[in-house]
Amino acid sequence: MPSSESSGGSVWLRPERPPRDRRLTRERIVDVAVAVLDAEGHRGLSMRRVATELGVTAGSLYWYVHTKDDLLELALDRVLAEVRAGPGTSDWRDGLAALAHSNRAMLLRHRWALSELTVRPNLGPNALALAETGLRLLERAGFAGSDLDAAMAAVNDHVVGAVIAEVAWRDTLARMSGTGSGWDERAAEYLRQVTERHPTLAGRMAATGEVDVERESERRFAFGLGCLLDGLATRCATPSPS
Amino acid sequence: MPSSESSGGSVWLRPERPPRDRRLTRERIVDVAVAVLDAEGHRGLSMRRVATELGVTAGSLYWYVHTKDDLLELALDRVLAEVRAGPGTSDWRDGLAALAHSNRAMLLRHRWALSELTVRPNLGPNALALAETGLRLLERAGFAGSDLDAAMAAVNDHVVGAVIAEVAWRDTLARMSGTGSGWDERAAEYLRQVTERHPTLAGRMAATGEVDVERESERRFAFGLGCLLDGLATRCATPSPS
DNA sequence: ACCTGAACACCGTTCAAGT
DNA sequence: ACCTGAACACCGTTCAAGT
Repeated sequence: MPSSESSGGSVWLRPERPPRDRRLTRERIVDVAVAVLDAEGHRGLSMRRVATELGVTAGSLYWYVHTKDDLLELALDRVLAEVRAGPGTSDWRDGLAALAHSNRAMLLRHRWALSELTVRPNLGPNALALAETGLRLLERAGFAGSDLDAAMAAVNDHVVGAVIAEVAWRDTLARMSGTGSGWDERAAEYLRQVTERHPTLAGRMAATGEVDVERESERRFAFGLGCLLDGLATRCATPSPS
Repeated sequence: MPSSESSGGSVWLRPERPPRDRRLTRERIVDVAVAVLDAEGHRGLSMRRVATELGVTAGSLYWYVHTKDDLLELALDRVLAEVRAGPGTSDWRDGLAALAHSNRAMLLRHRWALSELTVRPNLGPNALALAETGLRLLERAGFAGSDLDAAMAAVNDHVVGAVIAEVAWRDTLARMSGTGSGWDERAAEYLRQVTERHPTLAGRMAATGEVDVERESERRFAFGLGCLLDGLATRCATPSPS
C-alpha cells in the first residue's frame, strides 16, 4: 500500500536518474580550480583538493578532464576572458594602451596565470579573440604582413615581461618584511657587498626603498609602453592623430 | 712491521678522512640540477633524481640546500652567468642591444629558467652584476632617477616577454607535428571556426605557417627592441650618436 | 661533519567495480 | 554514463642512526 507513487512501487517503475543529477561539469571544475589558484597559488592546486571541494573523489575529475595540465589550460583561458578592450576608440594608440592595461590588471589578479603562460602555449577561444582585437587595432594603424605580427608581439611581450618583473619585485618585498629576526643581519651583509661591487645598482636600490610599489609599477609600465608605442608610430603608415 | 706508514699501523695513527673526501658540494649539486633541467625540463627534476645522479641518497642533499626551491634559485643564478655584455662599445644602444640578445640566447638555451623567473625573485650575484652593467649603459645614455629604473625594466621586460612568446610558439608547432593521426581532423575543425570568427588572426596564422620560426623570431625580437630603443632615445638627454 | 634508511604526508593517474 | 575506492608509482622533507 504505497502512499505515494514516486517513493513506492517497484524499482522498475521509477525512472532512472536523469543525467542532470550529475554533480560535475567542466565548468564547475574550472570554477573551483580558478578559485583555489587565486587563493593559494600553484602549490595549493591538486586534483584531490579540487575534488573534495566539489564533494567528490579525485578520480571522478578524469571523466571531464584528461589531465591536470588540461585543467590548467582551461583555467588560463577562463581568466583570459576578463581582459577587455575599452570602448571603441578611434585612436589605435589609446585602444592598444587600454588593452595592455586591462591585460596587466588581469595578470595581477591571477598571478598563477603568468607561470602558465611560460609553460604551455595557449590556443583557447578567449586567447584567440584577444589576439584578433589587438591585430585589428594595429591594422588600423597601418601595419600589415609580418610587421603586424611583430608589432602585436612587442606589445604583448611588454605586458607579460612587465608583470613578471612587478610580481617578482613585490614578492621580494613581501619576503623581506615577512621573515623574522636574523634575516636583517644577513641581508645587511649581503647588501654591503652589493653596494661595494655595484654602486649604480646600490644607488637605485636605496632610492627604490622609499617608493610606493603600486604607483611606481604603474609608472614603469606606462613608461615602457609609451616608448614602445612611440617606436611603433614611427614605423607605421598612419601616425597617431594626437 | 708495516711496510708503509700510510696504510698500516693503528687506526689512531691514521688521520681522519679530510673533509675533501665528501662526495657532495653545492656546486656539484647545482651542476647536475642544471644538466637535468636542460635535458628533461622542469618535470624531470626531482631531489631523488639529482641524488642518484650523484651516487647519493636524496636526504643528503638537504645538508647543502635548504629546499628544492633553493636549489632552483641557485640553478637560475648559475645560468644567468652565461649572459655577457659585448665588448665595451661606446654606443649605449649597441651595448644594450648586445646585452638583450645575449640574454635572449641564454633563455633559449635554458628554457626552464623562464618559469623560474615568474615564480621567484632572483637576487643572486650574477643577476645583480647583470643589472649593474645594464644600468651603467643607460646612465651613459643620460637616464637618471626613476626613469633609469623604468628604462632598464622596459628592456628586460621585452627580453623576457619575447622569449616566453617564442617558446610558446615553438612548443605549439612541436605539439602539432608530434601528435599522430586524429589530431589533424579535430584541429582542422577548430581552425575553421577560428577563420570564421577571427579573420584577421586567421590571415596571419596562414601566412605564419610557411615561415622559418628561427629567423622570424629573431626578426620580431629585433623589431620590438628597435621600437623600444627608439622610444628611449627620444626620452634621454644623450641621443644615440648614429 | 656528513651521509644512510626509513618513514611521513602528500602527489597524478588508472581502473576495476559499483549504480 | 558517471562516480567510488583502492591501488601504483612517484613526490619533498625530516630525522634518527650510523661513520
